Amino acid sequence: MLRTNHFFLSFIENLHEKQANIEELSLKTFPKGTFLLKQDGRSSKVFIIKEGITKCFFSEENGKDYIVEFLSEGEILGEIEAIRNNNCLCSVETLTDVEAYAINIPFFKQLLEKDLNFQKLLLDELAERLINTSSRASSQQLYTIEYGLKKILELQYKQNIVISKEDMAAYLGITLRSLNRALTNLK
Amino acid sequence: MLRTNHFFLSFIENLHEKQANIEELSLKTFPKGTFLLKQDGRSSKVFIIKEGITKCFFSEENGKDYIVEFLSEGEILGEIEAIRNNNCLCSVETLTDVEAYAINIPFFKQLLEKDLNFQKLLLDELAERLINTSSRASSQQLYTIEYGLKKILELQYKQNIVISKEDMAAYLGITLRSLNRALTNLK
DNA sequence: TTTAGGTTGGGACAAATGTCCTTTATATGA
DNA sequence: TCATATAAAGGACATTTGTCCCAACCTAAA
Repeated sequence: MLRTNHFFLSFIENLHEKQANIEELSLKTFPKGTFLLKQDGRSSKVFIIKEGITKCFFSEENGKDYIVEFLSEGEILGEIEAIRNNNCLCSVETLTDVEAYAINIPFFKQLLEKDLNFQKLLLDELAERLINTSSRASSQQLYTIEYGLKKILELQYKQNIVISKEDMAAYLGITLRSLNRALTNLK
Repeated sequence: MLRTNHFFLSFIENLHEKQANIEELSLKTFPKGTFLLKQDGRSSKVFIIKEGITKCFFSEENGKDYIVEFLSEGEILGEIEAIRNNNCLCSVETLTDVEAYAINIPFFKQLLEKDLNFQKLLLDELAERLINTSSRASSQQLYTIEYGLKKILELQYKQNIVISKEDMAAYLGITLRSLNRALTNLK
């Protein structure tokens, strides 16, 4: 739900210490509300989050949003676009101030070619995302709202974070009205 | 929707010609209705389909099924489980008679370590699956049934295949009754 | 031919969800 | 302080979807 990947984070921190060329790899800060990736736009960087929370979401043509994941420490962004040379699949917006490593795409591709360890990390990460995405799609389709709602409430409690009602609804793929109904039902 | 990957297929066909050890890699046939993977079960093989159609689906505890994808020529199965050493995430059942290459997991892992080309193919495949899975989750949540229904009808027409109503409903994450209603609405 | 099982199609009602709108809080800047 | 915008909560109604049925149809085995 709130995804993190500390293997990635320590990998990139190590690399950042050694790598002096800030054209290729640099640590940047982004205020809350920044779009790191814009759906259908062209991205020139791959990001790995050092600190903060982002949401990764689709904006559909009917004006509704669907949040795929909340990404936090150590999560990678824009890797799919880099691998497949595509425009951005969805948008990624910062929900808090965010510090992230920005990696040039050619440098990212070099890493993939040369560093077996990095490849493995990435393969592992994509596999985990597939597991999350597909099992969530299944349970969202086949269960009532409350099932997913409980999970997102737990998350906020455990991690001590606050997600706006609108974002919660977008994560569940429902309207605000339905979210409110489900919330009163839980009490 | 009906996924194929001809790069994988020619890769594995090449390898199969060279590789004499049938313990590691062999071509097998499975009659319609065979479970190549069983949800929560342990798998000892990774498969690459040579011919035929399979469905990859979750069985939820409430008795409902959700079909993630229909996999056909060149698609790989069980790779996520092999990469992450997990039990099977979902089941894969053959919808027609199927011919598939069965790869021993240790041999699969060796391939991943040694063959840069294979790694790239797999990374590309996982990336594409993420694109499909997440964008489908989004549109299924945010649009009416008819949107997805039209696509699955097109598929059957173009590919000249027949999917049972039950499977169509499971793919759309709805009940048979709702599927029938949507079908009459389309006329 | 008959039977049994599976697939398909749809009626009737209940439950869930969306749409539209209003009201109440809670900020935040003028 | 006031005004204004924004988030949150929920009423009323329409629409969608699910549940529980039953009937028609087809196919394969007896």
